[in-house]
Amino acid sequence: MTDSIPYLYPDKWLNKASAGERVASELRIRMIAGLIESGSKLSENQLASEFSVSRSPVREALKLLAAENLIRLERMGAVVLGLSEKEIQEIYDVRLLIETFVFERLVKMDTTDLVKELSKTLEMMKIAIKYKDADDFSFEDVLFHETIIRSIDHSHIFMIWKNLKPTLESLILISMRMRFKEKYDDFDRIVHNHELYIEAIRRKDRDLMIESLHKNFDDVQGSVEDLWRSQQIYSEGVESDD
Amino acid sequence: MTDSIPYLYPDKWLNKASAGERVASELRIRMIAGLIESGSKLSENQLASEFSVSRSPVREALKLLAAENLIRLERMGAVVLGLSEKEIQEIYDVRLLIETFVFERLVKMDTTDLVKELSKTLEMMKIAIKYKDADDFSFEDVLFHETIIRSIDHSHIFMIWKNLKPTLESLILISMRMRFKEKYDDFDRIVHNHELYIEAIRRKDRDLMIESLHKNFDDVQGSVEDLWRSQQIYSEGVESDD
DNA sequence: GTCATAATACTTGTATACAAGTTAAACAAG
DNA sequence: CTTGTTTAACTTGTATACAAGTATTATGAC
Repeated sequence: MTDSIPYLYPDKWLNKASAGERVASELRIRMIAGLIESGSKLSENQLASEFSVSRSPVREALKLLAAENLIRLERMGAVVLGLSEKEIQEIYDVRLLIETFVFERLVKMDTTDLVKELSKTLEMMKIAIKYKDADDFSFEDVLFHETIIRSIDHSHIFMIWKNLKPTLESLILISMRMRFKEKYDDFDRIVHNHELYIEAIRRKDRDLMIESLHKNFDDVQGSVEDLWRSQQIYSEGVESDD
Repeated sequence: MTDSIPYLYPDKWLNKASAGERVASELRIRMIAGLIESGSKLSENQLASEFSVSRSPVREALKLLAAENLIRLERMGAVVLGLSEKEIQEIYDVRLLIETFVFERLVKMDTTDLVKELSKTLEMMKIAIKYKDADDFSFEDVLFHETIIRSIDHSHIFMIWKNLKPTLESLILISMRMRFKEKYDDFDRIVHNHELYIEAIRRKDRDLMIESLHKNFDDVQGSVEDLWRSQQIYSEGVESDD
C-alpha cells in the first residue's frame, strides 16, 4: 500500500482539532478532489493504519463523513459516495434556500455591524489574493458567508450551515487553489461579487442580493469543471500502486 | 443517585439500534420533556454508569445530541441546552422552509405513488387513534412527513430532515401522549389536516398546501403548552432525590 | 482571614482488548 | 465442475486502560 498521498487539507486549520477531525478533514478533501473514488470501500482498521491512529478517532471521522453524506456506513465497511454533479447542485439549492431566508431576516435588522465585519473580511480576501494564498483566501471566503448566516442568530439555520460547511470548504479550497495557478483574473470578478453582496445587505436590496448570490454560485459552479481537472492533477504520480 | 426515572423512549423503535443511539434517544426525549433541565451538566462517566454502558456509546450519544443542538460539548462536561420556545419556533421555520421547497419540486412531478403511500400512512394513523396508541400514531405522523420529503430525491434536503427528525419525533411523541389522555378530540382535526395535505399534493395546489402546512404547525405549536405541563406530569414522583 | 501554591480528583482523547457477527475462502462430496 | 459445509479472516460495537490536561480543594505562609 502506497502512503505517498500528500496531505491536502491545510495543517493550520487543524490547530486544536482532534485526531478524528483531522482524519475526517483529510478524507473529505481527498474524496471531493477525486483522489478517493466513489464506490470504493473504507474499513476502520485500514484507515487506522493508514493514518497511524487507533480505531477510535477513525470511527469518529466516519461518523462525521456519514452525517455529511460523503460516505454510507454499512455492515462491513463504509462505501464512498463522494460528490456527483447532482450533489453539487443540491448544495447550491440549500445555500440559496438558507441565504435567502437569512436575507429576509436581515432586512428587518440593523446591519451596520455586519457590513463592517464583512468589509473587513473582504479586505482580508484581497490581501490573500495579493499574496496568492489560496488557503487564506478560501478561509476568508467561507468566513464571509458564515458571518452573514450567523448574524441573524437562528440556531437551526446555523446548524444547516454547520453541516454544509465542511463540504463547501473543501470544494472552495480545491477550486481556489486551481484558480491561483491558472485563472488569476477570476479574482477581480469574485471580489466584485462580494462587494455587491455587501452593498445589497447595506441597502437591504433584495434583488441585488439575489443577483450577487447567483453570480457567486456561477463562480463556484463554473469551476466544477476545474474540479474534475484537478482530480487528474492531484492524482498525478499517485496511482502507481494498487 | 436515583435511578427511578422511567424510560420514556419507545423500546420498539430501538430494534437494531446501538447502545449509543439508545442512550441518545432516551436523553433526548428526557431533555425535551423537561426532565433534564437546561443548564445542567452531563459527564461521560456519570452517564455511563447511569445507563450501565461504557464510555464509548456515551461518547457516541453526546456527539449525536451535540449535532442536534440539544447539548453543547465543552472542555469539561456537556451542558444541556434543551428546547426553548425560540428553538421550537426555529424548528418550524426550518420545516416550513424545506417543505415548501419540496412542494415546489412536487408540482413538477408525478405524485400518484406518493399520494397512495401517504393515504396508506394516514390509514395507519387512524388505526392508531382508534386503539389510542400514541406511540404508533407519532411514528406514522413522522413517517408521513418523511415520505413527502424523501419523494423528491434530494439528498441534501433529506439531510436537513434527518437532523431535524429526532427532535421533532420526541416533540410529537410527548405531545401526542398528552393528547390521547386529555384532548382526544384533537385527532379529528389532525386527521383532517393531513387529508388536506394529501389533497394539496394530489391537486398540486400551492395555496392549499401552505394552508394545511400552517394548520399542521398550529397543531403542534398549540401543544407547546401541553409540553410544559407534561414536564410536571413526567417529573411527578421523580424529583425526590438530588 | 487572605492569598499563593501544591496536591488531588476529576475531565476528555486515544489506544487497545474482547465478543459477536458476517463475509469469503477453502475444501470435501457428489 | 458444481454444490454444500466448515473454517478462517475479516468486520463492527463495546469495554477498559492509559495519558495528558483542567478544575477544585486542601494546605501553608503571611
